[in-house]
Amino acid sequence: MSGPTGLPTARPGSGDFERDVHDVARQIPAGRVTSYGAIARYLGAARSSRMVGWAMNRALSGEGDPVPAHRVVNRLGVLSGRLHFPTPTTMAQRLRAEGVEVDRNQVVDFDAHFWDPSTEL
DNA sequence: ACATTGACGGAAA
DNA sequence: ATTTCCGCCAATG
Repeated sequence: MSGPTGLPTARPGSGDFERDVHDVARQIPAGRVTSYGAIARYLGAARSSRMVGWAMNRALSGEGDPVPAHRVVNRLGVLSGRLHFPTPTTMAQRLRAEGVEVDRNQVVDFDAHFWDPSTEL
C-alpha cells in the first residue's frame, strides 16, 4: 500500500506500479477473472492497461510471491496472454481447474466470472 | 540516440 | 456496426 487513503497511488513510471499490479492480482478470488483495464482503472491509470500486461509478464518470471496471472484476461475475456505461459494451454488449464470454462481461448460467460477490483475491493 | 513493439482499451473516423 | 488511431511507457533492436 502506498497512499494515505490506503489506496495504491503508484502510477506507471514509478517502480511501485508493478508491485501494486501484482498486489491486486493476488486478491483475485479463485474461479474469478478480471481484465487489464480493470486493474489499471483501480490503480488510477486508466490509460495504461498495457503496462498492466507488462507487469503481469514480469509476474511470471517467478520471483517474489506467486501471482495468479491466469486470472487476468483482456476485456473480451480472451486469454491474450496464453503464449507467455510455459505452454500455450497452461493458462486455460489453470482456469478450468478452478471451474472457469474456456472455449477457443476465451472465458465462457465472462460477465458472470468478472471480478472488478474497483467494485469488489 | 531513434524506431518499433507490445498480456490493452477507449475514442475517433 | 466496424475499423483505425492514439496514449500510456518499459523493453528491445
